[in-house]
Amino acid sequence: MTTTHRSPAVAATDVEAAVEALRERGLRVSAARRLVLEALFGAAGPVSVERIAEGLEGRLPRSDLASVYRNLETLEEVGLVRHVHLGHGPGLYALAAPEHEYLVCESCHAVRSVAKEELDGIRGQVRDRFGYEARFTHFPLVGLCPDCIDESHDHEARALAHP
Amino acid sequence: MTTTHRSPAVAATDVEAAVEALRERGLRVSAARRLVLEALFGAAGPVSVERIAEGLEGRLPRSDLASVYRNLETLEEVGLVRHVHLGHGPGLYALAAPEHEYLVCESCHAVRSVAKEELDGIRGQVRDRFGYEARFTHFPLVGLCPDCIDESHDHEARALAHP
DNA sequence: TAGCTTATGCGACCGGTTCGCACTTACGAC
DNA sequence: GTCGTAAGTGCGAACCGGTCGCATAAGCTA
Repeated sequence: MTTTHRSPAVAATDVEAAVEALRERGLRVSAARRLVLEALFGAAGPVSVERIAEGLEGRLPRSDLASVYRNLETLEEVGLVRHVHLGHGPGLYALAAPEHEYLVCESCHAVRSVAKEELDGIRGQVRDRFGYEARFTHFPLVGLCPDCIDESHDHEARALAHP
Repeated sequence: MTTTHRSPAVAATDVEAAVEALRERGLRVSAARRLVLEALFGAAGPVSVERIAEGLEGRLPRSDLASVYRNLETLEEVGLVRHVHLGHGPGLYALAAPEHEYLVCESCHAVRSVAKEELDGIRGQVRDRFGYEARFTHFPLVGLCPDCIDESHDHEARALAHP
């Protein structure tokens, strides 16, 4: 997962559109490559390489792990695919468009996916304060989710009650 | 680097203070453990396990990798140490107090370390919009730093000039 | 300083990812 | 259609960060 060249996201509405984008760039459309695309279109949100190689738990034919990695890499170069690091654990892959950003809870590890615009206010504040253009597409915004905040308050309360 | 139990940060101003904190908890102060502390106090900012094991490029005696991992783990349990994931690459370790938060550039990978309060405004906005309590201590806030923003503008300009 | 117990250091191992290489196959030319 | 060729595949080995098991060494307490 060496970060390869970043390309602008390519919007493909289905596998055939994605295949077309590949051909336009002179890339071949092999069975294995198609399978990766089918897995990505068939999955709801980011998927692990493992899950792609296993054909989404058997819904699709399984494929070779190394080939899946290589295909994801080229699909990423093309701009059809993007990978995310949602905390520890393996990297996950998703279609590049529509572009989502991610919030991850440090405690329960729940992932919340939000549209880019929803974070524009925060992005603006980061820009004003630090001059950085914040991106939560590749690495998420990490914190405690509302549920885990509540829970930690509960614990504090209990600790005070039974010291 | 399985996230172990989170303890409140323990402020130790030097190796001896840290050693004292260990003894208070009934932990032994072995040569190897001391060495890890010396490396952490001797380094400016977060260090890799590799660098600790190699005694900061030979300035200190080298130690066994597995022992360094185990010691960092126990030091983290005690609250003297914290680890950070600044992008791809191995996890890094630093003294837990003073607590810093991190901004990392997605393009040039430069790390900027800031005091917690500097991010309180942004934390407030994240809380208001999403109910999350943002933390940039363990995973950083990722984006494009000012330099890389400028550079990308330069590229755009050049692309327009020579299309 | 003896004894108990914690920590060490070594090698094996593990999960995620990449590499090398001989074999196959998609695709353009004919 | 078939052929030639470069691109892509699939397999195994290697790699890297990190962990584990276990016999040995060394802190600490009495």
